Amino acid sequence: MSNARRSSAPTLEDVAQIAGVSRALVSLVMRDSPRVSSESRRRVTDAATKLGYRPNLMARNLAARKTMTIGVLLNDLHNPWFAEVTDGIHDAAEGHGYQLILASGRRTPRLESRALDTFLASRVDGIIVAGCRLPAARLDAVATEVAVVSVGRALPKTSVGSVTTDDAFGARLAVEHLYELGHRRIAHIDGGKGAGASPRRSGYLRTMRTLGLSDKAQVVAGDFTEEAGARGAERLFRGQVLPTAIFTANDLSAVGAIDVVERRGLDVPDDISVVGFDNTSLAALNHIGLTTIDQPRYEMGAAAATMLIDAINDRGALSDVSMAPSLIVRRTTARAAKAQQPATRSRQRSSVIRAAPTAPARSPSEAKTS
Amino acid sequence: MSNARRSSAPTLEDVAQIAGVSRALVSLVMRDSPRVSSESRRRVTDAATKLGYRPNLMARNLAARKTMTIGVLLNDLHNPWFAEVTDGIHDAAEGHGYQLILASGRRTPRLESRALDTFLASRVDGIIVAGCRLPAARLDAVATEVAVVSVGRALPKTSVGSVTTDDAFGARLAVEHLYELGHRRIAHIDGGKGAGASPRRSGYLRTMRTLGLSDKAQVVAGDFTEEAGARGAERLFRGQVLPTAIFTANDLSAVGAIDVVERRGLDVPDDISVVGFDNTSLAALNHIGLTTIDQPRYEMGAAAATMLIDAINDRGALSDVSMAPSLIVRRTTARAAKAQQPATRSRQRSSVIRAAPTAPARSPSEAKTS
DNA sequence: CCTTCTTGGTAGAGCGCTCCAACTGTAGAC
DNA sequence: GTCTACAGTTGGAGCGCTCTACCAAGAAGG
Repeated sequence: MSNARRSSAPTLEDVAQIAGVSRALVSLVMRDSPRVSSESRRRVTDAATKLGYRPNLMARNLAARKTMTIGVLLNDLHNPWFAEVTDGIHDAAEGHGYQLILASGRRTPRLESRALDTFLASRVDGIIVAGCRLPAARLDAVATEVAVVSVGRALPKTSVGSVTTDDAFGARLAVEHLYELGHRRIAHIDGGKGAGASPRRSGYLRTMRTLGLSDKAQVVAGDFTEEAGARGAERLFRGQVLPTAIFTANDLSAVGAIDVVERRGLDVPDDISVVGFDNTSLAALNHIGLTTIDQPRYEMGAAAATMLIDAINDRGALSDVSMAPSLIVRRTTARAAKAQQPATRSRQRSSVIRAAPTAPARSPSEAKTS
Repeated sequence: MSNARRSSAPTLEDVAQIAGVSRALVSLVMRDSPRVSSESRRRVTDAATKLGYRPNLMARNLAARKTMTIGVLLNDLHNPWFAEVTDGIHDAAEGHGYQLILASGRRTPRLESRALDTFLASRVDGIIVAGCRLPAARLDAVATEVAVVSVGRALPKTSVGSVTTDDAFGARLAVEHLYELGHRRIAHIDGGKGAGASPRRSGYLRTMRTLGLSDKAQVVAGDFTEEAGARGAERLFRGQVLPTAIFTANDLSAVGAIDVVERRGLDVPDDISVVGFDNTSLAALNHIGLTTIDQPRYEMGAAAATMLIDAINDRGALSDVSMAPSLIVRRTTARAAKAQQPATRSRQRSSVIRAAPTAPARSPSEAKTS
């Protein structure tokens, strides 16, 4: 681990000197200006590589009065949801010549807020906040200084643009899928105060009503965790009549619920069908094979970046966009059993062989990273 | 989404003017210098808040010739392993007054390389690469310009410092755990060319030898994916004698292997025990309850950051640190069955009630984020 | 009374780049 | 041969800050 670090990096000046040209010319070459003769270009690039010259971004951005970077605030690195959104942002930004600087809020408002301050101090050209929990007023204040787009959370009555999933529609897809399989008693384990929980719940309730199943609707409280999914299922088991299907607010809760159902000696999906929400990598595991609702995360990120960049360049205004989720059928849903309340038996869901899961409309992110 | 964005941010000069002091004094106040009278301090802060002044980081860093930021290159945002490492880096850096700027390599060497270039162009004070797959020579070249620490991968014969887990020791913990449970025929599904795969494999082989089980050692090829785990297990089933335990190179492979074992009508852990590696959130899911080897990810990140910052401030040299993993016992391991090759039966692992999993030496990261 | 500190403050020279106005030289138009 | 056009190049004025002197004025010391 020797320390042979260079004392001070070479500058434009140094390059200009050994190339025998002016500083301005070197600057033009570094920025690929067409108004440079090939002869000078060669001399400059030769000098630059010889010195190991690397333009100083701070100086460049300071002088140019723009940074060509957009700050991305991720609420929680632990949640893969953000990774896919970031992929979408990344690709869209890159296509327009913008760089990303990422920051993690670590689910802590204080850190989220500080990250925004850093972005502003760094004079980023725009900001995308993903899953940000900060008060709308705070975000709106930031939006007076620089363009801001929120993904995963709508911010009506602010200057912040947004890209979200139509959670209510996703819930409808889930319920209708179960309905078509013959289920009528469909329960919902919700996500409490989490982002998107409320529209998913109301989407569920509305769809049940539309299908004439209002009397069979049943919502139990949860909070997006595995544990909450398990608790919710336990509560359902304590009722007089067991539902034949459970729609949970997210995948993690679904896994918790499945666990309880199987511990109780019932089979998923033969006795009880389960539908999750989010289509996380968890859902795709063979061992789990969860039927779920997919959000177009990659597209959401890309749309957010595109909207932001358009706004930065005065090519469009910020707006509120809602994207359609889709149903991914795997192995946790099946036709409702003819006989209700089946006898306790024990079979392994994972040993049931089914047709390959249909996966409509895969996102570019998945296609690319597969 | 109105566009009421400020045209141009206020500068030091503006603040100085309305506070009636010099630019230098404002600069001192902004940096909390003690050599300022409380009267002037008040006037300056008043003027600053009135104008909504926010120091320009680029200008500051350019003038100060240091940035107090460290660049963190994450190989893959999709993998939660990086999130915990980042948490450790974050906390350690914050304690020393350093800021983080994150970049995602998206498993693509080209992007990783570009991110490093951006860090260098931004003149970060130091760089941490996590799970970076770039050639050692490339990283060593970067290390001539700025201090670099690698986490998760050792880079001997370079100027890059490193913090890694003792993978061989982890493998030994896994094998010894199985040995103590009475297992002798212990197979290993490896991780191919992935980072850490090779020491895990050799640790397995060495421990088997130490325990006098060389003749029973069996390694099948994998690559850290669920699918590879499943394929590996299939191959084991094709052998004449089935192992009573499988140690896989990571958790994902373990899940794939468990899936196959259960499809074959055998029970985990009653017929075959399985141990994973990494202790990802996947392993902790109740539905899975995987016995695995935990890496002190948070501490690794913190150690990397501390080492880096010490090096930046000439308070220490970069070195290669290896940290000890630990065994997390959950529900996929059990005493080896007396009778070998049990009859095919079908029972649900998740319905077997066991004692609460022992979880030795939890890391701060988990304690905090639980 | 003058010298020496100390405290609080300031002027001005950069940091490494971009951008603009202006300049040079050569080619084509008339 | 002069005029215009234009490609190629340049000097210099910033961008918004920090930092190194250095200065003024009052306190302390002789």
